[in-house]
Amino acid sequence: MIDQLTDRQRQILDLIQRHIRVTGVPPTRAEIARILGFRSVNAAEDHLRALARHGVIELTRGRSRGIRLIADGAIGGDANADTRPGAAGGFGAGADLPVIGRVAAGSPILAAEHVEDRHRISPDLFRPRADYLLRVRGSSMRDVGILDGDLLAVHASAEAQNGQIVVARLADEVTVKRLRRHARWEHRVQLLAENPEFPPIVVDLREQELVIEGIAVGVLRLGLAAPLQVDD
Amino acid sequence: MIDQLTDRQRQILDLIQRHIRVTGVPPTRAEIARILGFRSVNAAEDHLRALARHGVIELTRGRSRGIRLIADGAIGGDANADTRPGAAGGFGAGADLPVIGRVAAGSPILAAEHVEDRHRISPDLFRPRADYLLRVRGSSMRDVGILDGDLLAVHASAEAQNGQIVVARLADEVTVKRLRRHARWEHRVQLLAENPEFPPIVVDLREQELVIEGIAVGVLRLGLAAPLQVDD
DNA sequence: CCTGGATCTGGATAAAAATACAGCTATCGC
DNA sequence: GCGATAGCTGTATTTTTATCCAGATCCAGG
Repeated sequence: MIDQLTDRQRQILDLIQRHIRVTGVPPTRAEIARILGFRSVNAAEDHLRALARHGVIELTRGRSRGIRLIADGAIGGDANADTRPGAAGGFGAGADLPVIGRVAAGSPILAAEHVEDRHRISPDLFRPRADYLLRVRGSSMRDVGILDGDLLAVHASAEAQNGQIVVARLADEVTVKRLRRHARWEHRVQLLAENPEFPPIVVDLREQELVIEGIAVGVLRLGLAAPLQVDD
Repeated sequence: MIDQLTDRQRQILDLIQRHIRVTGVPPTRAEIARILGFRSVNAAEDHLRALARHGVIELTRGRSRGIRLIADGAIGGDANADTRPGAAGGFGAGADLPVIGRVAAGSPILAAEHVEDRHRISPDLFRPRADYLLRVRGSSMRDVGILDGDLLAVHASAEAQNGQIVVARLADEVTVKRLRRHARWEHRVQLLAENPEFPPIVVDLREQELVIEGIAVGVLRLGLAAPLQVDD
């Protein structure tokens, strides 16, 4: 691809790359012409057309500075040291996330026997990064649009802030609730459902163990068009 | 630095980052205004000045799209990140999906100016395959867990079955509703909201043009943990 | 020799874009 | 209440920018 460019074209391409790096925006035709000493902006236009024909850049008609580099190989840049948990297959096209179904009492959420599926979704779609998808049971979070059967994207973390929706383990039951803390409550937190049919759960941390398994970072609902519910 | 921005300013900053990721160039004042629904480009200008004052962006006087992000760390988007063109052709295996925002009257949904972002999600995660993600406006489908700001995965198709949730264009407005047809109704269909506050819409096909743009195949909700809503 | 591509000049024009100016309405601290 | 600030509307003007047209050179290949 790049190797069938002429020297001059390669030079233009290089100029575009540098211009983006230095100024933050791609160059205009006039800027290319000025930098290279062309007396006509059309020279730059011709070169851009040629580069686009060769597929190394993409031009957006009518848009000022509408030049985009087509990354052909490695893109130098951000180093996101990513601790992917069980990255089974795909590399390069984005990792996949395990779908966690019914969680048995006493065993860790990410135990292999809880993984009922995998979906190809980039963990980095969510912020903070999602570590797994938890299949939601019940309608206690109905009023914030988390329905039975939905997949809840969860960031595994024992830390959660007041008001966040968390995946918590209470008396060996895994539930999704909104966490409510208060400065005045010494040893107490609340787990609130988002559905008036479910009363708040008050937890006295001296009496019961509450483990925050993670915080909810997103929702994914599949099968909207083809209702193949696995109700039981 | 970033933490002393107002919500609105943070939103503008986020928009700039996404615009660079999606189009390869920073947005113009007019583009910012259009995306956020401002009726005056000056609103965008004011916001940019404010962001520059706070040191999170740098403006180059006189240069079109002369906005540069001051890398302070965090908040995703590296300027010239990798973004495949993902052009209007074949979708590969691990392609990304365009996020469609505000759809202007009269123009096709998949027009380039409606694309506000791209997300790396496999279209084949959904069945039938998703062709784009539509950002939902309003709460008319609240009771089936489709909330304001959600991303609706849509399969582009003019065919829809009775009872399916569709993306429809009625009087040049794009809406998401449940489609209700009946054998007895000759020239009539209903578009039902899933929220008692919204009355059913009865469409007489001899009087009004109803275009089915696609059927809903899934829901994606991001930012559950960090509420940076794009409401306006 | 002739064609076609690469590389330019020079000129013209419509659209896009930045930027200034004059307001208006909230909200917030004092 | 008062003034500052955020967050807008609306209008106008000047630059910038993309894009088209009509050429001119040079060079490689058939």
